[in-house]
Amino acid sequence: MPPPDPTDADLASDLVVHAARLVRAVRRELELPAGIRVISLLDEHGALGVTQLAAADRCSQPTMSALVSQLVERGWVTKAPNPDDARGSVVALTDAGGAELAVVRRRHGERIAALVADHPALTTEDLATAVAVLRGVLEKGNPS
Amino acid sequence: MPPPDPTDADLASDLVVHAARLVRAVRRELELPAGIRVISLLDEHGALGVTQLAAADRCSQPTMSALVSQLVERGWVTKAPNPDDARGSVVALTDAGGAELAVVRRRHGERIAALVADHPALTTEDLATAVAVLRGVLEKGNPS
DNA sequence: CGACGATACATAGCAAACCTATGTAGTTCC
DNA sequence: GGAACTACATAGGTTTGCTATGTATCGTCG
Repeated sequence: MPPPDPTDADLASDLVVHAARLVRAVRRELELPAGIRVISLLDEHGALGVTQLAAADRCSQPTMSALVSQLVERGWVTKAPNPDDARGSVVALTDAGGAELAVVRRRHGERIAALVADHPALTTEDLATAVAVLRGVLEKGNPS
Repeated sequence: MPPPDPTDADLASDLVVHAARLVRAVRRELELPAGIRVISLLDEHGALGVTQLAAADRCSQPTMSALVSQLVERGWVTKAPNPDDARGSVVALTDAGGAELAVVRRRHGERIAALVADHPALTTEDLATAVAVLRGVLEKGNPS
């Protein structure tokens, strides 16, 4: 008999390995700076504090601090003190940041979408499913 | 009216960002050494040369050289000269490497599969679809 | 057969992305 | 008003990965 159907566990580990491969492939050929994830978060959720951003991006707080600093320097986000809590900050997307996000999205979109379109067996719905799976896996343990 | 359906391009760029997020989340909480990708490749395709591995993993040849060296040190792969071509090598998985792969697979599988199972809207089929999408996107421009 | 270009790898040097540990200022709660 | 907690910054180090370049082998062609 042929090998048995892959279990969820098999699929899950393949998911991770292939995701890692994809990320590196994209970084090589299209560039995927870490800051994009942050900008993407701000675009999706609106202004947030550094710690909230770190939680949402699943990285450590110091990492997010550094990322935000870089983004501020580039003018893609602003960091203001939180008026309700002097410890905290409020990081917000600037117009320039939004524009940059649009540019990167388009670059990635064009390239990846072309590959998917090229693949007879892959539909837009499949792509949506893949994103939903990733999103679902990520949102766990991350009660926003 | 609500926002329009996301285009392929939107989905594709979300795919990349979320994949990056997933990879980092997994690296933080479960550990995902770079060598796993190589072992996984060898398990799937059998013994290969360094350059072939680099192409399959979508990384540079020097990166793969370094990865293979590490794996040899750990005893997870062997590197022998290619009898048909004195320039080349043949990298093969050892039993220990296969065992390690199984361990990591199980760790990842358990954790991720649990998250998916927890998610009412995600089925095993969805997971399979997600893997197929990633695989499809990756195999392009990489005629093995 | 000998030179020349291509191929397979290795080495060197460097940059990006992260993390842990720790310090500091502000908040909360008794 | 002091202890415990929270938000963020800084320091230092690791992993991952790339480009540039060198070396040995292969293939080919005159």
